[in-house]
Amino acid sequence: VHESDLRPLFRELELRDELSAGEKQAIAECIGEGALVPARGDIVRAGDRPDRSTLMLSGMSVRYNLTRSGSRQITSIHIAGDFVDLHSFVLKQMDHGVSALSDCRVAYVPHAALTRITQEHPHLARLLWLLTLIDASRHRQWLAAMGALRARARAAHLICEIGARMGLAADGETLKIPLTQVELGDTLALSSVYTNKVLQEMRGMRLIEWVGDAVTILSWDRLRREAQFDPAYLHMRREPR
Amino acid sequence: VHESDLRPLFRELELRDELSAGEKQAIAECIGEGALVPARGDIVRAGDRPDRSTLMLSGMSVRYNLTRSGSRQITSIHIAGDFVDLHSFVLKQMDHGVSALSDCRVAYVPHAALTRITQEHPHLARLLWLLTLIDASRHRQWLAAMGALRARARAAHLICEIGARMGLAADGETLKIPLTQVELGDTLALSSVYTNKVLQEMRGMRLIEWVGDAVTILSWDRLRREAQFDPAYLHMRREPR
DNA sequence: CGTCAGATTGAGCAGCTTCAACGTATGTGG
DNA sequence: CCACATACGTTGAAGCTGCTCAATCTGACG
Repeated sequence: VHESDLRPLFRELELRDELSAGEKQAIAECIGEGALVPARGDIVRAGDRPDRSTLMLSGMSVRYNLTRSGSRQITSIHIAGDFVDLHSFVLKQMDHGVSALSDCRVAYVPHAALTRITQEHPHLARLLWLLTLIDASRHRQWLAAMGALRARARAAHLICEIGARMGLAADGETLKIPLTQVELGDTLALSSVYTNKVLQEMRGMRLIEWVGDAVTILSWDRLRREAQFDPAYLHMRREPR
Repeated sequence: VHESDLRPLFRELELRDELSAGEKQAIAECIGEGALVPARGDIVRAGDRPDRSTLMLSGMSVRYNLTRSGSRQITSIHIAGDFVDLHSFVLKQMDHGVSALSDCRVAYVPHAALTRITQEHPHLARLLWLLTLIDASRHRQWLAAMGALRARARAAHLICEIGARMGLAADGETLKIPLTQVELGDTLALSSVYTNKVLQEMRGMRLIEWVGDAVTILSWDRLRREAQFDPAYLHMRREPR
């Protein structure tokens, strides 16, 4: 694990508060071994009791809950800089799984190291807490989107969120979203058939292009309006926490 | 605010980990003034930047996200012992509102006192973190329920969750859920008309009775099966955190 | 007694699902 | 090099789930 691999995490944190050199140092010292997870591979499984948390260094992964009837609901999408299972530090037992969408590089942070942070770096501990609180805020927003928005608007909302988190802003830019239509359906709570129909509509409206894993936003303005997207829930505001 | 008012919070925490006498003391010292919020009153509003968090002492309240189009999605239901906005301590700005369903007694905990806890009581700080992580876990479960379950099963799931959190287990027991059918619809993402139809069905199946705010579970067994309810996501397990 | 919030009912329709089939690219073993 | 398998995307048709609109009912309360 190289120093520069921590840049996405530092960026996530520095979008929300200042980070002292000592705190960066403390984070760097926490990072344990790294690993490669191939596309479609498991990162953690529901029921696991990990003794470390997993930081995404590159690639994309999803959190999902399975139901007894076999359906899968994706509850979160993770990019570089995200801890996928920071909550296992306190919850102990995973109540859901995480799997890689693309080839992912990850780094493991032993829970023992996190305990030390909560003891010696209260402010940094609050920033880790913050990361999990933003997860929860995103969950609430997804719930609201599920309840209030029709299929196309939900799809637009998801793309807006991913774009906003990756820092995209200009029309015509392309981002990689390695979701199949089945997986997109599992995220939006739609059948794959209807997901396909929705994507066709969005193409027809010249909102987006989506070829393979390359998604091009043709008009942020219209996409945001379609999704009623307001990024406040991402809490990307630098202030003392 | 009387000592005994803290019992629901202590119960919540002691369901999940041991709490030392010193930690209980530290919590008690945090509690600031109390207040009464009448039914239908606001507890916090979206956009607020509170300098304290609100602990429910009695009554029931809901968290909700509003959308631009005017619809309301209830994302969480709170009972005695819940912090309704503990996350505002770290998030600073509320991204949603909380309002009282019934008359509620609440107590305020200044954020300054919480800062002291994160500095002086790392274990207690982790337990507060835990409470917010369980919120997130419930959000994920609701997302999964929204995606996978039909209306009646979602309603059953909600009742199971509230019953489980209140410690109910025996058939024929009655709990108070002061939700109107409109509010229940805002929770389950259903129209009030269809919510009514679903309740009638559940009455017809002899799963529940629901008169005013009095909900009687006639058969936990069938209700749980209907909802595919598995309480693991509530993390009610006592272990070192 | 009138008013109002909440519950209930019916009818018609839209959004989304399921099933089933087919298309297309990529990879694999013979 | 071809035959085949596999994963993903696309299309059409039929039907269910839940929505909207609109009216009526009920009980509580001033």
